[in-house]
Amino acid sequence: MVDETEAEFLRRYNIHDYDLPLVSVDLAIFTLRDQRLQVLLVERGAHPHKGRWALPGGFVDLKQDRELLDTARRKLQEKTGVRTPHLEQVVSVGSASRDPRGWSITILFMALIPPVSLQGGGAVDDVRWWPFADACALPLAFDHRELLLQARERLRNKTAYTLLPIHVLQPPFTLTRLQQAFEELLGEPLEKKSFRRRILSADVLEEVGEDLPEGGRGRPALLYRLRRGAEQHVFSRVVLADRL
Amino acid sequence: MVDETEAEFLRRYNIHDYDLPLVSVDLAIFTLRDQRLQVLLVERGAHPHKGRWALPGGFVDLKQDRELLDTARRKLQEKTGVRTPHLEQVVSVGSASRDPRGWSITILFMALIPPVSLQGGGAVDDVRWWPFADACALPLAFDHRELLLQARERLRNKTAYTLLPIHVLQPPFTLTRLQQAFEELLGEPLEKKSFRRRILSADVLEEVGEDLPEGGRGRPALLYRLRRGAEQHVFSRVVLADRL
DNA sequence: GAAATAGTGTCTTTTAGACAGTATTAG
DNA sequence: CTAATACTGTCTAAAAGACACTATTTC
Repeated sequence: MVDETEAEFLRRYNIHDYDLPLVSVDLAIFTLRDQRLQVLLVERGAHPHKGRWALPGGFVDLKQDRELLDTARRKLQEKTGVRTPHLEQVVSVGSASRDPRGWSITILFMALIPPVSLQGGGAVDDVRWWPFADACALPLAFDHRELLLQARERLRNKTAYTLLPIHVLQPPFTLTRLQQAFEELLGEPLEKKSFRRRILSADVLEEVGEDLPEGGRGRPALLYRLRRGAEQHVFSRVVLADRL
Repeated sequence: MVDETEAEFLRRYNIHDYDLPLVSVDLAIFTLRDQRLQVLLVERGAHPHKGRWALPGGFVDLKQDRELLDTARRKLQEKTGVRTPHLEQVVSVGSASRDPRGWSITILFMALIPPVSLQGGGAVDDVRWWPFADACALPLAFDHRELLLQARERLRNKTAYTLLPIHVLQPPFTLTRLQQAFEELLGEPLEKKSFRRRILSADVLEEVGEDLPEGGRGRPALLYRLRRGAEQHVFSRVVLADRL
């Protein structure tokens, strides 16, 4: 054993000799519907916490998933049908107490998608969009309320210095719509002129025509979409620096 | 089974019925020694990748650790003896291929500590500080080179809008020392006046006397330490906005 | 005095905040 | 015309960049 090779070591190695934590991936999937931030929840059809609303998620499938992001993408597509969203890792939380089945870890992801209607295809689980505040007021499963709040926090923070809110809109969009999305995700109103100057001078949007406003009344607005490669744009100053 | 209670479900539930990934916690422990960013590595004394240098880390101990942060704190104290460092989660990485023992996940933490000499107490493993660039040039175990680079990236980013570099200094320190720490972690020189204005006007430091410079020659410098509660200070503007 | 290090004065540049103004549409 | 919505002009304020300047020490 002293001079054992790595191959010999691996032949002897049995993963079942060790106590391992449970590992799941959970998703906070956000969108903007009716001008409000909404989050996708599923009603659990199985124990534990059967009947409670929870973030969509599940265990890593060691056969099917090659990496963590695959698990997240798979779950997102199962629930929403969306394939190319904004999807980013938020944090991992693990403790002996968060799941009654034992020591458990979850890797939390956050997804931003344009509003889609849900194809009720889900087997046992009931799935629906909840306005963010309503979701927080529910008695969520596990520690999903804290997870949801952490994702919300990340969303607010990054809204202050990136273009994240663009991903909850269906392009093309007007600058007014975009500003409303930023305001809803920040939870604060923004100055119109400052907002437009900031976005336009960053040169991250492409003009793609114009359109009358919703009500049919008023001056037509220019339509935009995100310029290719501009997803990663980072502003060097934060908006609303004193109010956040 | 249809109307099984949660208690009944949990009685039947056996964690060993499922395939679970391996879960480890790894640490990128940074400090500043001889004005250079250095990182702590251990030479692996066991398979796999025996003999290679690696980030310190290990498996979550389901008996001993109540949460992920406990595992990170335990590993940090084992290697450095440091108890109250800056310690933050960076990212989790998981895939089927990153560890020859099987599907494996690591939760990467980053620690910043003042320079300490290592009590060679480590059992089999050899432990030492490496200048960052040298560490990157080594053939590290597993995907630890990528992990190290991700931690470095986080460190550089946060140096541009927080006080992170303060944690690699032994207080009290002069503003010149602090600026050198910022510069080393950013990899870029900073303007003296801008730096001092930024730090002093944020009101995050406490004056605690003064001292002659290292060489004994030159005007004495004021000494500072971090004001209580100021660890979390966030600047609303990023430094070197155009060069990063 | 010179050399070395600490610290300041002040002008410019960038970009956000405020807010009143003009432009273009439907009816 | 009015109402509604889109968009602009322009002043102020805050903070970073640049860089020359002064201050205090040892020798």
